Amino acid sequence: MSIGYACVAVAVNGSEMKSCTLKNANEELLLSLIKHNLSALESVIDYNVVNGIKLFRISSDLIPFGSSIAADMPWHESFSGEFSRIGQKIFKAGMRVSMHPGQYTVLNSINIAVVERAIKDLDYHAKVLDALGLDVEHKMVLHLGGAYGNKSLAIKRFIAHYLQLKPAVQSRLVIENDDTMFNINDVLEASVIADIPVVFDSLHNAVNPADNAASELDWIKICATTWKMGDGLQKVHYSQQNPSKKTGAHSETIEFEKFLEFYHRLSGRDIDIMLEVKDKNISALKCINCVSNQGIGTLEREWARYKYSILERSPAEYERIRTILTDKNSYPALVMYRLIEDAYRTPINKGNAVNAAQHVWGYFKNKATKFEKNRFDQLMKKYLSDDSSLTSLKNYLRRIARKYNERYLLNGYYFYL
DNA sequence: TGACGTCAAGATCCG
DNA sequence: CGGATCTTGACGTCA
Repeated sequence: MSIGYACVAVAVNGSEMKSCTLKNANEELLLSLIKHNLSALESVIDYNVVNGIKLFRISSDLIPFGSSIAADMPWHESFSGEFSRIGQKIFKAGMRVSMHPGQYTVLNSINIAVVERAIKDLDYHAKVLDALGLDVEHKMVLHLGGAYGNKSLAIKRFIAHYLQLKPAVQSRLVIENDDTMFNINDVLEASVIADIPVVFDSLHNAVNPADNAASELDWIKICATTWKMGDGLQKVHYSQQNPSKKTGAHSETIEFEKFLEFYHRLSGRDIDIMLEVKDKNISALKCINCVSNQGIGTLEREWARYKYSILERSPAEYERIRTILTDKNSYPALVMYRLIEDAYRTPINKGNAVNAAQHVWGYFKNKATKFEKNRFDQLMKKYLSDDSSLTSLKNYLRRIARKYNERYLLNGYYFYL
């Protein structure tokens, strides 16, 4: 059982992908972007290894225009060294990666040109996983596509087009229920005919349930039968509804108590759980730390990343977390995350924000130049008199943290949450 | 024709 | 000039 996150790592240095617009794209620029993105991917993989995260979705942005203008470029050979080094790190760590072409990759379209592009896109995604030298347990997740007014015909067309895919693509492809069209029962229908493993998505199922109402666990049990030898562990997607956004929108963070209810309902089934959530790796670590004892040291390291972000919201909870972590023989993960989640529900007030910013400034007090000191004082004054935002103040602190390479701050969540 | 989702690039505004 | 804050891009379907 592994818990993981998708595509982007929050507060991980050097992990940002780069891209360009189609009109600016040329071979030279694309090659430099790919080089950068592979280095960004490696940073994320390194971060995952260090932090014990064993499930990760690689962003489709790795190769900009990978299924169109870069499709025929020899990036696979040009960067074979980088690919195999990263692939080795993934393999050695026992990490499982995946890719997920988005909602615009429509294999069952009634438009042949769209289908051809979808096939090229799937080729591209498989080529990345192949280049990393990873076996077919490292999957690509796809939705069935559009309904075009007739779902059962749409499913038939999906299967017909699936059968045209290369074996190397077919063997990696798994299918997922979506939030508007194809519910889990529809996806299983396609799965049974074409023998494709099914990823059960919990939020999509809640938002777009099948007619024959089965429980979440029932669907997960049925989906389990679609994962065959060589496919690796069954995978599910788990996310929570963002209460202030429209139906199906992912939450900012995973509320661990709701997650634990879901997790315990699985009653020990060996399933990989991909979280889909805005705060990405932060929620993944939270869930990992809550389902089993990772040692007090892991909680301390995580607390070190949270602390100024919590201080900014609630000095009271900041103190309480410090206190509960003093007992080195305990593992107070649930209490700590309860307090953290409570703090994030507290709106930021000016007094606390200023207090936290001053704590952060403390790292530079003695090394900052006169000019930097003045600038900080000026931004602080302006924030206090409502002439400038907290974001400006924090962005400035981040710039200074980068200049002096203050790793402790740069690896923390203060600048990001 | 716009909304949907995503996230960085690109454009524009401001001091 | 540099930073902050919008707007656009690239994809396909559906109302």
